[in-house]
Amino acid sequence: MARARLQDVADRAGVSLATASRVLNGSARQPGADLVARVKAAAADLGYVVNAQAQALARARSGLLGLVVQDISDPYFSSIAAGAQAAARASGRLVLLASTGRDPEAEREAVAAFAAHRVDAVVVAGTRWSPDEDAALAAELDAFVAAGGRSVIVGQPVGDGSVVRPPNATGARALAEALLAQGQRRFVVLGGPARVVTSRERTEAFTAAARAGGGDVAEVLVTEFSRDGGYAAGDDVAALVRAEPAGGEPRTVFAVTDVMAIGLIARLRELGVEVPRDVRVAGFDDVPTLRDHVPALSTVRIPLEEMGSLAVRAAVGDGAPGVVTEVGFEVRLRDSTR
Amino acid sequence: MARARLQDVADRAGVSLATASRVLNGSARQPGADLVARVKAAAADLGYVVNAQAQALARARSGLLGLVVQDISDPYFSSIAAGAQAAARASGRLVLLASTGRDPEAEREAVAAFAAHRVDAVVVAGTRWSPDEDAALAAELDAFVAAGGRSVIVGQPVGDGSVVRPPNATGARALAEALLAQGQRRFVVLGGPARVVTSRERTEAFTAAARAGGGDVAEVLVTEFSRDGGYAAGDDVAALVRAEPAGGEPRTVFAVTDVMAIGLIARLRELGVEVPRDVRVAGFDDVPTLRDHVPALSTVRIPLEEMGSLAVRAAVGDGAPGVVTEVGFEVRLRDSTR
DNA sequence: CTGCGGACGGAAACCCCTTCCCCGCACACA
DNA sequence: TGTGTGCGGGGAAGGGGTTTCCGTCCGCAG
Repeated sequence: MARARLQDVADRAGVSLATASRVLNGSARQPGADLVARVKAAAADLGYVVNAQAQALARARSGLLGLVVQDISDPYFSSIAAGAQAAARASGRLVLLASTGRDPEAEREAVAAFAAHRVDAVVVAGTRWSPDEDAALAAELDAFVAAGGRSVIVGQPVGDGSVVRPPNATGARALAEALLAQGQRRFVVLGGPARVVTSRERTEAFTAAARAGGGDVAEVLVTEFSRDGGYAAGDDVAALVRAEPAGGEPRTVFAVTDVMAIGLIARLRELGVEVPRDVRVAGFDDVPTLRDHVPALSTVRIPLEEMGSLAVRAAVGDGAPGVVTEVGFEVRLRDSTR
Repeated sequence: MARARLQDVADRAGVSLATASRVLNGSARQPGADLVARVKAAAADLGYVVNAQAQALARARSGLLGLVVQDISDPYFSSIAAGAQAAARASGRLVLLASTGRDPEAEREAVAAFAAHRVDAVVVAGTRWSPDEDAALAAELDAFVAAGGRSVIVGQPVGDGSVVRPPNATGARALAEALLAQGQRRFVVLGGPARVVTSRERTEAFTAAARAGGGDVAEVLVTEFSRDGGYAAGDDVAALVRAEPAGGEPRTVFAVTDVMAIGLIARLRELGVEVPRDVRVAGFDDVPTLRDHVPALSTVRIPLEEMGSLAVRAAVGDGAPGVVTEVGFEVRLRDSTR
């Protein structure tokens, strides 16, 4: 059964295409009540389903919103996506999702594909890389904006467009200060590769604040920016702990994300290093799925869903473009740094 | 800067629209090499970006795939989405995502919206509800299929179309048998409301297998189908445990999902009930994010990402529609039922 | 030299809507 | 009664591509 077209509906109702369109697809001009009834009946009879593609073409507005994330199965991004999706729905838009597997080139491709589909706006969530690696994405976004689209970044600015800024520096600083306030002085940072800007921001802010407060950051360990990276670093951390004189105050490891912290703790447990007795661990993000972890993880809560919805509202609302919004955060000290 | 149209490219290259189209958008007929070069150069000069909407209209094929999940921030669904997204990308399609918040009506709306956007196929993931609640979705899906679309369900069949079946019954049965083989006999099931079919399937299969193997299912507790539901049930489970004569063999609670199990354990811990010493707990799904939980959760691993990609391949491949594929599983006994 | 087939370009129909603009009509007012 | 105004309806021009079909030109064989 071929789909009915609007023309078919108009024919069956004995009205013109224009009238049928006005009745069915929310025009300012509403035809007379009898015509409205006839058209609606005809549409129902034929099982008419409007063709959003044709509508988009005619209206020059697709009702689509492109969302680029680095890994949709990562709770960080799936939370952002949940917020974005809800806000998009509230604005009557559908979400086109791309999950790039943390490949900068795939990010660029996703934006290009979205541009081809004439999305009303695109939201790109995730850490930036080196300027070199970001250049292509920036160019693609700028082209999209130049052609009349809107873009919003969740993370570090790239290209034009608004930015929803996770409180990486302020949050990491506050975490360091909170730990210092508890009397902790001996820190280690566990970060991702230097090209991962989110990791760098958190690392640097934490380190600076820790030192400024009289703390000591003995080492900055670099590993993969993932749970497995944290796990792999477990051996190094264990070695560090074992090199300590027994009975001293345990060190505190700041892992730049919760998932890295969780991987780290898992490995430490296997190696017989107990948290927080032998070493303390803190993370960042406070991802919901991990809140029941034992020991409860000290971390910085950031409003992931809200970041997603903020980004979408900035993208589809009528606010000025080019705005940078840094969201709030909350330091959560729990058992893992007790 | 208004976007360049194909006509503009053609003009600049001094060729016809037809030729430009053939060069840029993968036609079977390729024009002569010189023309190809001219057209490509013109397109590059103008920053031409094809309009996928117009293409979809002309080709009657949108290159879009609709994915409906019940909650994208739930790791169960985000894993499925990751698999689906990857498979869609491999097939050159973009994913339209809808997260429905577990509202059957929102599921129906999502499918309707996807139909309007003329997606090539729609994948609906998540548990079914009562026949009444599913009826509207079924009708919407059938209409979509009748109009030439394809639909695939991840979960229990609804409407026509293929099905990727999670091994709820076989997995729950195997879990029961594995626990019986460890000598466990005294079970409690913690499920969601009866209308949640996934919960029902797992509950019934587990109960039947446990009893068939000489076990005793003392109670089937009903709570919300979520982490918080499991948490809330903690009080009941604790009461049950406390009513036991001390020193006996602990009971085993089968929570029908990992997230419910994790919530339950969290509450039990608060109440001073220790797992597995005082009560054992098993879950279902083996969601990746929770694999570092302590105590390590006994569960049934199901291939979530694979289910997503299978569904997409069934939806966009040329296989026959109406196929039911039950995926495999693996019982994982860990510390929580030791 | 003639005839024929194939390759190659382009004109134009078509995909399905939205919306501008014009027309006819009814009504109000002078 | 003539004219101005407003409203409702429809014709038709896009919106940006794809693809069918047709004409031309070329090479090759007879």
